[in-house]
Amino acid sequence: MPEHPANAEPARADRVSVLLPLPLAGAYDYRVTNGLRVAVGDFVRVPLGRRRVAGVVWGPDRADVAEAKLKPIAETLPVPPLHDELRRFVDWVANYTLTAPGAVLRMTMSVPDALEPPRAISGYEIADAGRRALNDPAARLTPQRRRVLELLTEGGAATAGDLAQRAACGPGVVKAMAAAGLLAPVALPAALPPPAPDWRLPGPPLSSAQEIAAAELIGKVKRSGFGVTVLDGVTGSGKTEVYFAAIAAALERGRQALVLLPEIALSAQLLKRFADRFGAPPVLWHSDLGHAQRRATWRHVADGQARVVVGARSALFLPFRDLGLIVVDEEHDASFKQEDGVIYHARDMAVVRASLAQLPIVLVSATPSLETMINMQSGRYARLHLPARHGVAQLPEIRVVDLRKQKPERQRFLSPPLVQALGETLAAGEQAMLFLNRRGYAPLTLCRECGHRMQCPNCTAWLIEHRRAGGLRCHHCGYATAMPPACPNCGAAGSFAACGPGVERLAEEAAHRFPQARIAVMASDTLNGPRAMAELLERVERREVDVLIGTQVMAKGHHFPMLTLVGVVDADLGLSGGDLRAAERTFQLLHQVAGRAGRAERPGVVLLQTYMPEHPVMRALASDDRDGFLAAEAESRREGNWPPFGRLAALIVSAPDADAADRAARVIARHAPHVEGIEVLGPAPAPLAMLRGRHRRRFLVKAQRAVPLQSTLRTWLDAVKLPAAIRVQVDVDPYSFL
DNA sequence: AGCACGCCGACT
DNA sequence: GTCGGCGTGCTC
Repeated sequence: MPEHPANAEPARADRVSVLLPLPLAGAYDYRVTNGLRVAVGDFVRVPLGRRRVAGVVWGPDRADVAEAKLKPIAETLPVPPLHDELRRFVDWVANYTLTAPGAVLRMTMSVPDALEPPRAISGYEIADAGRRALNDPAARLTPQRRRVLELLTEGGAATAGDLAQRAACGPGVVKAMAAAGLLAPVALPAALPPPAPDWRLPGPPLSSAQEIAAAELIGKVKRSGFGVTVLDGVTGSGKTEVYFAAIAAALERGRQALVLLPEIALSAQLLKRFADRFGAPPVLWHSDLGHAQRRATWRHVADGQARVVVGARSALFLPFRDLGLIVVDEEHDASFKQEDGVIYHARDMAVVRASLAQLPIVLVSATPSLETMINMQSGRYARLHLPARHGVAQLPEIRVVDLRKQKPERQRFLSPPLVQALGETLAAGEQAMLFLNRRGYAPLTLCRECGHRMQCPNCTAWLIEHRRAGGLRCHHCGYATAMPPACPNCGAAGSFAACGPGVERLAEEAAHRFPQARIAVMASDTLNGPRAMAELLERVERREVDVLIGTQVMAKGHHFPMLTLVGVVDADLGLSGGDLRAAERTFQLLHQVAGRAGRAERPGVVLLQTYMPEHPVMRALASDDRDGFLAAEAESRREGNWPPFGRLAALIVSAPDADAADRAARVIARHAPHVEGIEVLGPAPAPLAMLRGRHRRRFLVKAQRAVPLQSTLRTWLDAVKLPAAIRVQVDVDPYSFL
């Protein structure tokens, strides 16, 4: 029996409302024909227009549509019903983000196939004739046929494809054997359940601080009410083992656990540690799972056989049968914010889900977000602090390099102190890392004759030169073109100049400086998926790479014992632009990058190249004063009533042409609310005034905490009639200011 | 999200 | 003369 009864009240009325995974305004009513048993939360298939669509019984009928219009529910689907907790979560998220509830439900129903009854996969087992043939020399079996039969005497049954692969023969061999009666067709059970992690296995010995923190979390899991706990500790302080202990406690109680990670890239090392700790890997959930994998995982989450799910933000909407714990690792990471479709912040929504389901949730970070910091200080979130372990280096020494005084050579980007440090590191046989958050060769290409800048035809953005892949690319829309032979503006040939560095150009400079060094580049576009990433990391670990040059994909939790120098090539890069969180984010990112140096007994050094050595971010990094930095940051936000003290929403109005966008923005502006405590800024061209061929205008809505922001926005936008070509996106709690 | 209905260009 | 482009509108 599950701890939570699936659903309390069965709806036995002859009309119910059904929510469909479509961006409709709300649930639709359907008739329940006699004989059909339907309860709230059940997955059903219903007619819609001339299609049939799967949806979820959402509650009693809304009775806002004529009886004659109602169609009957076609069937119920053989899937565990959606819990009350998850239905309320879907409604809550829809209401908060101002999106259609069906659009939110779609994230839960992201694997339509999983709702179909599991197909029995047909396979083969050994037939009596086959068994006789194995022992009968007169049967004169070919080696292939013998291998197939031998496989089946051990393994029971398998699919034709699987057999052919394992016996190293063609699929025709298996078919022919079946036709000859040596094999008998048999129905195989669908996907095998994932192996269960064993909570009884002893974990590694914990430090006393870890022990205390783990005991605290275990207590919360056992009591099983809502509560947010922040696990705050530097890299290497053992946060992971502490939340593993909480996961073990959830497993012991027979409940499931969910670990949210910013990017699955981070998981390679985490998965290994998990498997070492629990004797089985966790179940993975991320965007590039294969179809069959996805389907199987969804079902195993729903039926409770997937015990621990490690996933990216979308895993938050999975239909767990009995969730007992949520962990959000790297809670400060900006990639938890989903920026298209339903716009939501997975960390914040995870807290909401935990609250609705009455679960403990753990937020984990070495550099907690300001939001989380403030919630800790106000006592809403409990804090567990892990000091650095003895013998483990804390942050390495961080030196600021003032680029105004220590200029790199013309057309170069490494300052003399960084070049010198690189030389010393290489001479000592140690490894170095150069961090630059810019893909490609050069961020800007301009014509030396006329000054023309190569720009994306679809976006307000420069085209980035990529030498490795060749040509110019837009990093916003994916537009790609060959480097033109002559300037499209003045026709001058060979007049292009590359301006500024990308990681490819840095690699060129490093190779020029240190011709004997083995250099590797690591950026999202130089790696083909997680495999390539793991391979490169292994090469670095085996010390086949001397200098690793990369973007932020390189910043996350990889331990390289021989890495003793980190050079941050442009520490100022994230600070420009009007982003509210620019300073906070830059601090978090650079802190994380700096943490890559000197992880073992060797001390590490970090050089930060900057034009702003007095900037609070640089000072805080150099003096390792995280809390002082956050306190100052909090003060300036409090003064301006910016988040997390005030609230913010962005409206992005977009249209295929600029005039239409302007007209629509003016119409929306005319209806702007005049409400005490709400300030509407704009319209103004959005920071990316054109994106993927659409012209964008932006409003910022700044509200005091107590003001009902969502209902104000809803009233406002409902009052505006706009042509169909106009799109209005609402981003509540915007993080990106693009 | 689909899928139809509905008005303007190049083909069997 | 039709086939078909995708703009707009509806689906209980």
